[in-house]
Formats: sequence, structure tokens, C-alpha cells
Amino acid sequence: MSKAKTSKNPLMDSIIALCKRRGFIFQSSEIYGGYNGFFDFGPLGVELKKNLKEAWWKDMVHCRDDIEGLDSSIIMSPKIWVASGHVGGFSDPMVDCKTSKMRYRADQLFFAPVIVDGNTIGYVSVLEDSSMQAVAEETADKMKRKQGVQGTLAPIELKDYTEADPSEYELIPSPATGEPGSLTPPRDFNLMFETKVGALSDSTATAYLRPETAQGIFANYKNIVDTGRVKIPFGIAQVGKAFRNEITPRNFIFRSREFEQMEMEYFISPEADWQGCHREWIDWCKDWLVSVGLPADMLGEDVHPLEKLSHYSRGTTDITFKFPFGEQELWGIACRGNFDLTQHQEHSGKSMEIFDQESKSKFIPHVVEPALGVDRLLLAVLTAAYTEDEIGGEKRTLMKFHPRVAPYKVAVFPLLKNKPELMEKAQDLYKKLQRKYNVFWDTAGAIGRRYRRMDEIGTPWCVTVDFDTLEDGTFTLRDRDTTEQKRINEEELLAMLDAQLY
RNA sequence: GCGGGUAUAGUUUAGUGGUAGAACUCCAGUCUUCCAAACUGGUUGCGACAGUUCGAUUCUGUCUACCCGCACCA
Repeated sequence: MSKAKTSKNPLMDSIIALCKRRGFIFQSSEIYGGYNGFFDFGPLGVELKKNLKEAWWKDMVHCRDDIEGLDSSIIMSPKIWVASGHVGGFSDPMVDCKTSKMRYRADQLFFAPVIVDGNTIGYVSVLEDSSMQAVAEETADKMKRKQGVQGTLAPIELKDYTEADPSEYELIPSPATGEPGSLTPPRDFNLMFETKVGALSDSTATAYLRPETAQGIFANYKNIVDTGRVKIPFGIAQVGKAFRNEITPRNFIFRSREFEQMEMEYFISPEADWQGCHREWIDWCKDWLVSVGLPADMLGEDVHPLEKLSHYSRGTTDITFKFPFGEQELWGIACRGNFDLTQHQEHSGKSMEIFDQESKSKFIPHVVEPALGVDRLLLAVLTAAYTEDEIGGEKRTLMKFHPRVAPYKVAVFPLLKNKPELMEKAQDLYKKLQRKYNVFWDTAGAIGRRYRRMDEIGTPWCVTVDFDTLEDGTFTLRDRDTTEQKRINEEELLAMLDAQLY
């Protein structure tokens, strides 16, 4: 009877509904039934997103003397992705067990034939583990005894599943069931989108949509060093789209296939205290997140254990955020050593060394990389801002955006729209403010309704022109969070906005 | 990718083998001197494609999207 949606995340549902209702975020290609993993940003969403990117750029590039900006192309030479390891390493062959429905990474699933006096009596399989050799030997011994085979057990030589011969797929037992025959061949999940460049569609034309903006920075590192604008330590920052063919996009815009990154590579001497530098950047990033409206108590740190680090990393700490669906990675701060530049030096044959005047030495610098997903940040900001409260017994939904990132900074209303003198006065103010800020104009309905509308899209202030305005030039300034109203003149209004919207 | 669930207007929802009603929202108008007022009118919907049928939003199948769990997330 009841077909109540069984969503266990009403907060997430409310945020998604508001995003659609008010024009923040739409599902991509909605009129054709949607397209999994892609999103469109509506009139409000594009403003919010732009404000976040501009705030980042201002604080990261303009307000720092040691960081330069860059905008590299999305499609670059495929050689870049070979050098970076993405062509080889970005694809993880996966194995599914058809019986248990378990899924394994093929390079973490090990197997070996059990050989007695030269005869293969079966196979054993184990998952990657420090004790896997011992477990495999024990299992092989049991198999030998169970089958009653006499003879000498040959040493167990474990290989991972990617090295298995196709004829062996049917013989290797699933680690889940212990029975052979249920494992699929290793299947590729290459997370890079491929495309073709040029008229010819042969394999030499294959190119990739970048899965991260970082490689564009490394590929231009030499250009920027050669323009002589920088000396160690320095950073290069970039904002741009990136693409990953995620197997399972989930959680609204948290994991999507097309997304935007704000990345910065901070180049330091190999002799420098990289751990100290890492810590400084973690703190800088946390402070910045607070400055755009994320409460400090919703942030956390997740230090990646050494054994789980990526191939390029010497240390990674994620700044996490308490999303409605759990505490998840927001901003990854990775120490990439000199892996990337060394790779590019080897593959391109061009020197990536820099001469440091201070130490009179030449070296390939190491990097600390703070990488932030714009869309994840946007979702975090939406989550932190979403508030329900009660005003005079009426429920109210409001988005408590930091004024700095709010899509509209201020709204201007004539108290009554059928009074031309109020309309005219309000238009004057609206036009004046519009030159400097994104301002919302609304004449429809009762004044209270207009206030609530602004609450729902997070406009921090509303200014109402009434009959007193015509007499003494003061307006009603109404505050979104407190709903307090006070009289203020134009000069005071401009000064207040200037002070609040740095 | 696997399993389970869901799909009617912008939102929340009625309902039917004979092409759908409501509330709120939205738009227009009347009115309105500061927190979703009132009145009048209006726009908008059966996720898509097939099949069964005289006729399908309803029954069947396929697909798509969303939600939950598992797996995955260099």
C-alpha cells in the first residue's frame, strides 16, 4: 500500500530536492531519462560554484606570492598518461566470483597449482596477505591428503590472477567457496575516458580525457620555471574539469564521472622538511574550508596507512567532512616525492631539474599536492548550510551560506508593488547595487514570502524599500540567520556589504 | 558489476483496462505598510520503448534513472 521511499537519508533527500527546486543542481540529460554520473548546475548552482572557485583562486594564487596559476588543456599527449602511470596503473583488472558474488582485484588474488611428483592435482587460491604463503601451503597439503595422493609436494609458487593462463581460469578455486569454476576472467575497468584525435581513427589517434589536472601542471612545470617567475619553494595552481569512468557513481555529486578539481602542486627542495610542509598545507586547507563556511567540527583528518599509499605517494592525509552519508574524503594532501617529474624526465628526455640559487644546487624538486574536488566542496557547503528552524511557529528552510559564497548577496524589494514611488526607489537601489554584487529583485507576493524565498537560496540580506524610505532615505535591512530587521541608510548598507564581502 | 526496492505535476500524493484528481509551489490579476495572508484565474504529470488488447498510466517484457546493501573507488 504505502510506497513511501525507503531512503534512509532524509537529510540527503531534502538537500537534493532543494537543489532541484531552487535551481542549484539538475540531473544531466533529465529530459532523456537522466545519465548516470553526470550533473548540470543551474542558475544558483553555477553562482555558488563560481564563488567557491574564485575564493580558492584568490586565496591560493592572488594572495600568495609563491603560487602561480595555470590552465592546461583537458586533452593532452597520451604520452603524459603513460609517464604518469595512468595508462597502465589506472586500469585495475577485476575478478568476480559468480557463485558468491564477491569481487576481487585480480592483482590481489593469488593462486598456485598444487603439483605432486610432476602431476597437477588442483589449484589453491588466496587473497593478498602477509600469511598467504603459509595458508596456501597448508591448503595444498590438505588437498594432497584428501585426495590420498602419494609423493612429494612441489613448492607452492604463488602468482597473481592477472598472470593466469586463460586455460586456468576454470580450474582456480574461488577464495570464497573453495570450489573452482566460478571465477570470471580478469576484466578491465579502465577509469580513463578514451577519445580519438584527428581524422584517423586508428590506435595511434587514441587520446584520453584527463583524470586529474595535476599532470597538466607537471607537464608545464618546465615552462613556468623557464619564464623565471619562480624560485623554490613555489606552487602552481589549476582549476579544471577532470573525468573518470567510475564503476559506480553514488551519493549525488560526491562521486561523478565528470567533475572539477582545484589542485596545486607545491615544489620543494629534496632536502626540505617535507613532513613539516605537509602539515602546514593541511592546516592551511582546513582554515580555508572554515573561511568558506564549513564548521571546524565537521572536518576531520584521515592519515593513510603506509601500506595503502598510492604508487606515487610518500604520505597522504585526507581532510574529511561529515557528509550526510558518512565521513568522507574532501581534500587530499599528498606528498608525491619527485615521482611525477622524474617520470616525465625519463619519458620526455627533457631535464626537470631546477637550479636553486640559495643552495647553489640542482635537483628535481619534490611536491606536496593539495587536491580538492569542487563538486565535493559544493556538496559539503550545501550540507553545512542546510538548516531547518521555526519562525513564529512556522517551519522555515534556509541555507546558511557564508556571505562570501552565497549565490546572491542581497535582495531588494519594494514593500508594495502597486505603489510606483516605492517601485522606482527600489529599482534605483537595485541598479546601484547590481554594479557591484549579484542582487535579487523580487516584487511578487507578500513581503514575508519574499523573505522566505531568499532564505531558501541562502541570500544573506534583504533590503526593503517602504514609505519611510521616501521620507528619510532609510531601508529595512533583514538578516537571513536571525531574521532581525533594522533601519539603515544607503551609506551604511554599502559599508556593511563592503565589510562582509571580502 | 551483483542482490533488493522504487518510478503519476516543481514537491507531497489519490486513482483507473476506456488517456487522471488534490494540496502546496509557480505564474497573472485584485488587494495588501515587514516573515510562506485572502480572493479569482492559469500552466504543468502517468520515466522510455516494445508486447497483449478494440483500447494500456493500469497487465507482461526490455531499458533507463533513483534509493538501500555488497563489491569497487589508481
